[in-house]
Amino acid sequence: MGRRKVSNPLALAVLALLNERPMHPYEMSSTLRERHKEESIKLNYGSLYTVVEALVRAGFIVAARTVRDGRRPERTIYELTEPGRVELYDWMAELVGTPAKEYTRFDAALSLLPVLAPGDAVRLLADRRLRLTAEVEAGHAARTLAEREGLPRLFALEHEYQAALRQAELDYVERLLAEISARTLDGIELWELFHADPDDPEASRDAVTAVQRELARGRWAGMRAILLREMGAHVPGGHPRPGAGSCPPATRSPSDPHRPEDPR
Amino acid sequence: MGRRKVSNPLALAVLALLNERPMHPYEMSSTLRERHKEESIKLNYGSLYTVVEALVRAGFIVAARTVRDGRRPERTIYELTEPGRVELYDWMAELVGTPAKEYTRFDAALSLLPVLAPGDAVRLLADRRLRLTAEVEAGHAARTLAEREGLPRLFALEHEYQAALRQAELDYVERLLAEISARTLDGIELWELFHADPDDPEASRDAVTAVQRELARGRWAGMRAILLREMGAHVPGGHPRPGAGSCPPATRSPSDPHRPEDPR
DNA sequence: CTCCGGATACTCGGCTGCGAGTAATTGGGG
DNA sequence: CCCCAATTACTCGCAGCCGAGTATCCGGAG
Repeated sequence: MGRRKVSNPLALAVLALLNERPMHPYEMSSTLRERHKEESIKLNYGSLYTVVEALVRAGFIVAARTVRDGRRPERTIYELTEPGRVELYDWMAELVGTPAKEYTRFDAALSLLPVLAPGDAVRLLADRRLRLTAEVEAGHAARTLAEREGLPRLFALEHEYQAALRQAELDYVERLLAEISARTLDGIELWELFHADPDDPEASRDAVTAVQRELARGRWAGMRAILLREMGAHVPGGHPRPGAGSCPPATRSPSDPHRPEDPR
Repeated sequence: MGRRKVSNPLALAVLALLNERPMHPYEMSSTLRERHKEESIKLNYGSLYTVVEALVRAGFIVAARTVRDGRRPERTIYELTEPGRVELYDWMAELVGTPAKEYTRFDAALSLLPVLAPGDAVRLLADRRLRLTAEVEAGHAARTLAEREGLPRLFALEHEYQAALRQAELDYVERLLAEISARTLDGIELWELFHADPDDPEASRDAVTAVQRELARGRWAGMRAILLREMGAHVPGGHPRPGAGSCPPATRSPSDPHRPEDPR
């Protein structure tokens, strides 16, 4: 568990629902679904029952009673306790008041983007742009529909927010795409060189001189050590400062056999 | 596991590193750290070794050899296999090309925002704005520093992206804050009424008439059923359409004892 | 009256993720 | 030359998460 005794966001939803009225787990799940909350809070049965049990253990909710309809399986109805109510408010306060670091997949992908060849990156980013555009439009449509049905914005804030983020992502992808295509992105020569055909002697020579020019300008101190290993060359002047390095791109094409590790 | 045989993004980082050159796990972790990739790819030792083992099982990497320095524990050096290289490219293509749904905590919090009283929400959102502003500034400073050190933007794309998203979040929070404060947010009267003192007879009367006015306008069809249960009143005209509902706010103040469940 | 699809209401086993714990080694200050 | 802190390099066990599976019931078509 993290700081909270029960850290799954689904638990927060359970607390919020039980703050409305007592319920049994399946009703929680169907209510969340009905209200489209499963779009912002990941819901699945396994987790739901695990989380309910954990909340009971933590004393945030209690089984109020069990009912049975005909020969259906018994349903246990839970209700919020006073500590549970406190936890609900405290947790909400934390989530709303303090931005938290989130690890998204696109972050991961961007941080490793240099492993792809620039051309591939452009194609794929264009793909993403297309799909994002479609999502943005779908979002507009959904909001229009909801408005027509009279759903006040208050109850769809999370979708508004998601729409804003998607738009920002789209904008960023478009900027990036433009800069790569126009070859104005700082570092693109290095990127291209790292993906140049290693059997082409001219490209290899270019790579070495380009890298040396970069280093002569004192650019990217942390890269020095990495480049030394990568290129088997020796560049004088200074040791790598810790914390100055970043992602070195992939240097080998798939067909290129790996070279032996650098001596230590 | 998801679609991938190994789905942890850390596995992607491992593949990317081994695409550069063979390494042992600890070196992977220190390299990721050195390059600041732990800021966009969650890294911890437990997961790293689990993931490496899983990649071996999947045939994406193999133990090339083991070395021992003096009396240190043996280090196993891994290298990428051809299927591993394919997986790396395929996975990157998926991540870059296709936007994926992410569940963030703030999404969850926003989707449950009505459980907080409007006043509390305003205070907390103002808090968030403050911290976000600080983060945005820290981001600028970091970029300036990196620039001075000569780190090409290409190797800090993920930070650029995160900065763009943070800015978008800040903008959204400011819009929302303004709208709540100015009471122009659609649905705010309902929100206030749901948090009105239930012992104040005037407020309660207001609540009923407000809700009935909403319903008379045909607003928020899906809310109908919820309100019926919540208020114990009966409003004629139509059953709730599935998929039209959203989040009903909390109706009880913490001191208010719960009422018995509605009869079925 | 009977069949079938969809809703209801969970259960279960396995795997992943995590972070605290461990233990040896190196380096630098006194 | 010795000691302590930091670094190197993992190990371990448990909790949580997941999603496929199960079993029952209801309502409408034929």
